[in-house]
Formats: sequence, structure tokens, C-alpha cells
Amino acid sequence: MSITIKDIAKKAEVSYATVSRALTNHPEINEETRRKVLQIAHEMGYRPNAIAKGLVTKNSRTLGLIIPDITNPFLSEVAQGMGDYASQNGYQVFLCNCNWDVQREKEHLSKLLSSRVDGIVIAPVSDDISHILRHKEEIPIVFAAYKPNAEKCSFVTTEDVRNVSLAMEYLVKLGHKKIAYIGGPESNSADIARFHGYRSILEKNAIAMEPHYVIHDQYTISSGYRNTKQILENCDLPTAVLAGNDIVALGVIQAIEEFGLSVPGDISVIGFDDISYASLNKIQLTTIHQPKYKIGELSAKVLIDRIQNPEEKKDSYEILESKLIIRKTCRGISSY
Amino acid sequence: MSITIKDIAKKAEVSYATVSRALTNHPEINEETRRKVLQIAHEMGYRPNAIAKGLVTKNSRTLGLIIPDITNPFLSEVAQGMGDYASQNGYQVFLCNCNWDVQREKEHLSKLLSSRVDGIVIAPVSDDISHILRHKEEIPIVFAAYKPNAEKCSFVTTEDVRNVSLAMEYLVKLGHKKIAYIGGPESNSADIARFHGYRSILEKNAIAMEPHYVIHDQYTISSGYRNTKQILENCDLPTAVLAGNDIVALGVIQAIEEFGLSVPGDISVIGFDDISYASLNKIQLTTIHQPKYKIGELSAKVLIDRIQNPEEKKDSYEILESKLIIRKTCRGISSY
DNA sequence: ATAATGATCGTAAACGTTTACGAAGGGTGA
DNA sequence: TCACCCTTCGTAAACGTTTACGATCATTAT
Repeated sequence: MSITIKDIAKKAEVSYATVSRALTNHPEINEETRRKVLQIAHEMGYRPNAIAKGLVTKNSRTLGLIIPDITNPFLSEVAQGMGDYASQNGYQVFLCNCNWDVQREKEHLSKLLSSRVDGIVIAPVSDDISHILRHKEEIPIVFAAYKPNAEKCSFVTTEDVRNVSLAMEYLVKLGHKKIAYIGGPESNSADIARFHGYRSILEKNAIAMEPHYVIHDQYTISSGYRNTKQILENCDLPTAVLAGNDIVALGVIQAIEEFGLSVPGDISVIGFDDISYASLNKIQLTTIHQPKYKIGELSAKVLIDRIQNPEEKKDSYEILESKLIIRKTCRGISSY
Repeated sequence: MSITIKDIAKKAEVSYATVSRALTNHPEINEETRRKVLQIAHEMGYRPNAIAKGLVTKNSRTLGLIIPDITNPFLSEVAQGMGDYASQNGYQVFLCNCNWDVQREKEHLSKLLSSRVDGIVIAPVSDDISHILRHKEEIPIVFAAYKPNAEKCSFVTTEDVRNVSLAMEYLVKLGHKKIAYIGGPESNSADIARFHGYRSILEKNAIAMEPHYVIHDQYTISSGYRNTKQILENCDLPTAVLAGNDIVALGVIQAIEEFGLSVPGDISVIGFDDISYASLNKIQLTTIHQPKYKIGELSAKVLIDRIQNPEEKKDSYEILESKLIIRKTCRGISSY
């Protein structure tokens, strides 16, 4: 169908090995014939077949990125960071969205492996990553926004447990004791770490955990909304809620205000990620800032480094800093 | 390195053609030997090499999606829709983000072509799509959220000019005459259509266009903010602003409120797309709803249909409806 | 018994590249 | 002049599949 190296060879009256050499900047070729070949290739509108090339060279200059939800501002910014870095380094990325579905995560992983991408970065849906680790000898894998507790893994993330401490210590310092937790999917890695942090700070401050105050659901606005409503209608009112991330926090605020209460007047709300909408003056969400773009960028860097230096250490990682951003959805309360 | 068909053949004591037949559900094979081969393949952890397969079958079960900005909620939802549909039909999508950079769009297009994806859907950065059309004989291409004015093109979009009419007629009906337009990148397809609509409704209602009221910049919050500030500080105040999309509108509102004015008290604001944040009760943005997910889904459908029935018409398209969502950022004014 | 048929499988070519190896030719030094 | 080397190029194998074609064998019909 399309033009191949042989077509060019015929027209240029050289062997097709020579054409290949011309196209790949191989040194063993006369400069003049190279120019001639390139000229003809260009005239004929030749486009190299990356598939065939990949078959013999065993690399595709292609990376895979698997994320739970492309619609999530945190993750899409991670994807952007990775895409930019990859692009600048001559790699292209296969972005795969699995809609919080582990099954689809597996399918994507499998297809990526079949496609022989050069490496994969993944923000796992679930904390059970055994199906991922199974392939870490076949192909370079780096975890993004997740810290696997396994040997010899690459990852780049922030320290989620510590992040939560930032938020929780702040809340406690403000005098809050009745703090609800509205997180993400129960088996999700981020949720597990954040919930763990939530519990440990509670313990540390000798505050009993109220089971009705903790809910694991989805990382969506409507989940935050729905579950907050549920708490408001059925429980003793909390004085603060720690949302699993910013979009959940937006739903939480929505529910509180619809319930006739005010944020932070009656209930304080703190989020996670610091998405761009959080800083709007209509929102002014107090939250934990995460270096989203940087996470994506560094994930790509760590991955590409590992691809290009396969013999080096297999467990390079980066732990980035996050910080508390105090805006206007939390306030101090008098302890009584 | 990894296990090939030949390794299986050796172990199963058959030819590798037989192995291939077993793996591809070919009819010309004994059911018993198929089972044996599949069993061994599974035991050995065989993973088909999609590259090699693609070389001979000439298709990769892979689609490309090129969008200007993955961070944009409109576009990420389009991507989600496309990904879901593709996934359900056994295709995987190569999502490429070009950060509003035409150069990167070209690079991605070129790499996608080299990778021999089966088809491409693209939401073009610029209204100049000649570099894209050049390839429409080589590979099925469908435009998403864009209506190309060229022959024999597939696309799925809403009618942007009509969408703007919805917004502008509403504004005019409310009594607004001094309407600012803060749009996207000047050469961007959506911006061109929307601006065109803006002008024609102005004309239709015999309202002179005030040049200082029209600004083309980026589709970001900060662009909306920056340019609105610019107008507020230097011009006669408009009574309404038509924002290029919802995130721009958020920036617009931000600027107006920081300027000490209120929305819609002093200035009405109308957006575009109806992103999920627009319906928050803190925001309540009046906007034009677009079927984002549906656009992605249908783009994938149209593309896959064309891939699977190459002989059919090459210009299948879908034009979806959008609608005005009246919330609380616009109000009527008395004409004087 | 013989021919025809159908099921099952193997052989080999093909897909479009890269690359190891060897060959040819010209240049250089002694 | 001869031996050697370097540059440049062609031949052919390899990458891991699919698939057209032919071969074999058993089954069936005549």
C-alpha cells in the first residue's frame, strides 16, 4: 500500500540496505548518496513503518500510562506532565483510562505488554498490585502517586500519610474533634494511605474514631455530596470533614450548604490535591497542595532513565513535598 | 527474550503454523490439538507480539486521539467517551496531548501514522487543518468537536455558531447591548466559530461591535481573569461577557469580583460546555451545555465503523444538540 | 477396490525494517 | 608493485507473526 524502503531503493538505484542506512543516519554511507536517497524519500512521501522497525530493534519509543480516571484534574495534570516530558525526549505516550475498574486496568496492562511499549507508568486503581508486580521483570514499570510496599520498585509520589497529617494536625489545632472522613474507593491506594493517616492522627490525639463519620466511596463530586448528605441527615453533626480529594470536597460543601449550614461557619472542610478550581475566590478551599505536573514529569523521567540504562538500579524513586494551603473553608472552634 | 510461537511449537511438537492457528481461533485445526497448544501457551506465559502481528495483518486494533489540552474538562470528557467506546469494541486508544501547539499536533499526527494506528480522531488546535486533510486518503480520520469545511470528511460535533446564538440571543433578550467576548486562541476552530456567532448575532440585532470588547487568548482560567481585568481597567464597563468556555468564565467572574463588582449584579457572565464545576451552588454558571461524553463516544463509533467498512461512504457525520442552561450568572437589565 | 472428499497439519513466503558480514574499490605506505 | 586499510555498498538473515498452498491421511461414495 504505502511506500516502502524498497520503492525508494529502486528509484535511487541502490540496495535497500543503503536506503535504510541513509534514513537512520548510519555512518557507513557516503554523504552524497545519503542526500540523494533522502531527497527521493521525501519526494515520494515516504513514511517509516514504526511497526516493522520495532520488530527488529525491539523498542518502540512508546510509553504507556495507566490511570484510574482521566477526568480527574489531579490525574489529568499528571498525564500532562508525563506527556510533555516524554514528548521532549522523543517518546510518545499511550494514555489508558480505566474508570476505576481493576478489570480494565488489567486489560490495558496486558495490551500494553502485547504492544511492546518500552515502559509503563501506572497510578494503580487498587492497593492490590500483584497483577502489576508480576510483570516488573519483563518491562520497566514506575508507579505514580503511589508508594508500593514491595522490593525493587520505582515510584514517584508524595508521602500520603504525612500529607494527611498536615491536614489533620491543622484541624486538631483548630480545636476540631468531630472530624468526618469522606474518601475514595475503599481498596484504592490513595484512600488507604489517607485513611491510615486519618486514623493515626486521631489516635495520636486521643480522639475516638466515630464509625459513622467514615465513608469510602468514589472520587467524584456527587460522591462527596451524597455521602455528606447522608451524614448530616443521620448523625450527630461533625465540626469538620476531611475530604478524600478536592472534587469530593466540592461535593461536601455543596451538601452542607444545601442543608442550610455554612462552610466554615458550621462545618470546616479540607481537601486534597489543590486543583485549579480550589483557588477560585468563590471556592477558596483549604487543601493539601500536590505537585501534580511534577509527579507526571518525574515519573516519565525515572521511567526513561531506566529504559535507557537497564543495568542500573531498578528501584530509583522520588518522594516529593506537598504542603498545606490555608484558604477559607476551615475555622477554629472553641473547645468545650 | 520473551516466549514466541516457536517455543510453544517445539514443546507441543507441532509446527508453529499450527500454534498460530490455535491462538487465532482458526477453523482448520483439530479441537484437541488446539486445547493442547493453548494449555502449553498458557503454562509458558506466552504473550502475543502485537507488533509482529500488526506487520502482517496490517491493523493494530489501535486508535489515535489528538486533543489540544488534556487538562480541559471538556476535552477530557470527550477522551473518556472515546476510550470507553473503543475499549468496549476491542480497540485501544493512543491519547496525544498537544498543549495548543500546532507543531506538536503535527508531530503526534506523524508518529501516529508511523505507528500504523487503524484510525484517528482529532480535535484540531487550529482552524487550518490542511496538514491533517493531507492524510485523509491514507487513513480514516474523524474530527471531533469541529466541523471541517472540506468535502468527504467525517466529524461529530455540535453546531457552534448555533450554540453561540443560544447564548447571545438570551443575553440580548435580557437587554444586554454591551457584551464583551473573551474567547480562545485566535486561530482555534472553536473560537472562530463562536466568534463568528457572536458577531452575527450582534449584527442581527443592530448592535455595533466594540473592538475593545473582544479578546482572543487562551482557554484557561487565568486567561479569562487577565483579560477581563484588562477590560475592566481600561474600558467602558460591559454589562455582560460571553466567555469562550466555562473555565474562561470562571476566570472572568474571578476578575469581576476582585474588581469589586458582582456577578450578575453588575455584569452578567455566560459560559460554554457546562463542565461539572459549573453547576456547583457556589458557581451556578449559566452556560451552553454540550454533550461531551457523547461526542467522544460517537467519534469512536463513526471511526470504527469506517475502519470496519472501508468501502462505505467516507463522510459519515453526526451533529449533536446542545442547550442553554440558565443558572445564576446572568440577569436582565433595563434598557436605557 | 478405487476415486473423491474433507479434515488437519506442515512448508514456506510475506510483512518492512535493521544489521552482520563480506566484497569491491580506492588510497596509502614501504 | 604489493600489501594493507578504509570507505562504501550489497547480500542475506533476522525479528514474530499470518496465511496461501500443498501434502497426508482417513473417510466416504461409487
